[in-house]
Amino acid sequence: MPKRYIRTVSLPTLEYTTCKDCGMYGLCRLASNGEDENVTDTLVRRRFVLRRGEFLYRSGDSFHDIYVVRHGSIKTYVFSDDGRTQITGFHGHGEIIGLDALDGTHFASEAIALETTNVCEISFAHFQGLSRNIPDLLNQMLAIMSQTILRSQQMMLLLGKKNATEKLATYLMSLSRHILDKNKSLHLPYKLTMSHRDIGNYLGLTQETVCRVLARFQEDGIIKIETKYIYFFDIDRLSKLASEIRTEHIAD
Amino acid sequence: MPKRYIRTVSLPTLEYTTCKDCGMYGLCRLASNGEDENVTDTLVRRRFVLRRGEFLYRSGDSFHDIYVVRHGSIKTYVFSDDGRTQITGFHGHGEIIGLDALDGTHFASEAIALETTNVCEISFAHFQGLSRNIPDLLNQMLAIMSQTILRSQQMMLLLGKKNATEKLATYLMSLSRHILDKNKSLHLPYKLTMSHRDIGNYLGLTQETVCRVLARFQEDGIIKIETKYIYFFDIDRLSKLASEIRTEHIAD
DNA sequence: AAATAATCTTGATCCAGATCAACAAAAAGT
DNA sequence: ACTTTTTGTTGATCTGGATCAAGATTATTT
Repeated sequence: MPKRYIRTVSLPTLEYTTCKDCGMYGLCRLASNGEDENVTDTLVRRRFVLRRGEFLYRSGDSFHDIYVVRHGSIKTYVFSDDGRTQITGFHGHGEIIGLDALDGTHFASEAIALETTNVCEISFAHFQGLSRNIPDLLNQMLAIMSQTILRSQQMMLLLGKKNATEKLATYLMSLSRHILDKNKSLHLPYKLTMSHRDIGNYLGLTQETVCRVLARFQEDGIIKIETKYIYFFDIDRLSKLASEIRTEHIAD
Repeated sequence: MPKRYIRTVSLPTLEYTTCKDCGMYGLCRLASNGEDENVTDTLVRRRFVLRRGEFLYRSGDSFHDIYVVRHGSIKTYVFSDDGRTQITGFHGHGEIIGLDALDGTHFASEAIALETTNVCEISFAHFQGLSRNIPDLLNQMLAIMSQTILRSQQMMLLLGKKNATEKLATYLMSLSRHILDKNKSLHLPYKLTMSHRDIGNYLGLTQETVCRVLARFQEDGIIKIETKYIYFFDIDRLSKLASEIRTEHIAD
């Protein structure tokens, strides 16, 4: 993958994208004080487009902004000393990126576009300025960050305790939930913008294992994969394979 | 371990504990508006003691407060569907617990004392009330949560990419850093309040592997373990074995 | 359209760490 | 002090998924 580092500034190309199901929608609406629903430019000062392989930010970049994926997809990852990487997330429509940097001055992680991606940029300083008048902005941000912590705990459980089948099933379940959240149908094919290698890196597996497990899911009629597109056939079976997190406690 | 669920309310037994190196010190001082350094009761409304095996909160408990370990240690963990657990952290002096719940009404994780432990309780509602007058409280909380996210990303890297030796070395390095942060000497023995099984659970290993790797570290003169106490002999070697996270980017 | 590069797939082999087992040492309870 | 339970230790064996390898697709560049 060519590692260009060009940020293409552009007019917002709205496409079919809506703000309604964005993770920042609550914040954007608060900031714009109940103005127009879709154009929430009080909080978001700039939008731009990244092409596949372009970085949103790199490790060591100074931190000024957080970002929201408007359309497309972004992967984020961290490094070990010896250059190994761990992908920490794939981020689609409405997901917020950069929350791991706002205690410091520089990014320790990286974010790169997996396809042509439209991003909302939110100046953190501007956000803080707005929050002087609208204290609830900060409260909502706390809630968003709390959710992020919760999700990364679930990821630790996946990485520490689940086997290859459970890992892949869990991952596909999270994809399917994301599709339903966007009010799209699970009967339509869904594009996997990340490679098997990326999925493996994210889940603590090799690309070979990812390939084999997905092949087995296909044989079992749970999914179907055609080149980069996945069809979900049997969500119930997938859910059973995933050993998802339960929220209520069951006594010993 | 007996799973008592009794919260022993008590007068603060201060011991040698100081607030100076607490993760909430900045917040407590902000809240108390630069009053007395050690007694920061504006933010903290209540302190209490847990004995070994007592829960700070359980999965499903309704969320009202966040907590800070004043003295002692607490482990936190999450569940999978089928009852497996993943320990998400061991928390000592000055560490904040409960940040994964403040977007919802109930805890999804659990926290249990590993030894007799003194805890500061902070009502989240009270915190939000105070933050109306002191907006910087929320900003500092954002920073703390951002650090938590960063650390859990590093944990994902450990679980996803490191082998048993690197995992243990990384864990011991984080212990040693914690000791130095408290201005204690690495030449003194340090009490490991958690079992090998717990360490293994946290790192994605079995207790047998933990035992074997620690035995090897001991043979190599890197550490020494006497019952529950660990001596650090060779931090440099430990650091090399750990493959720690680097912060600045190295070009491909 | 052809050349090149990246990604996917499948099979064969290997090994780090899990599992199983059995005993030792501590800790907790009586 | 003695019993019971929990935790730690060490060895033998097993196995899920890694690694190695090599060809097949698909994507990208020229």
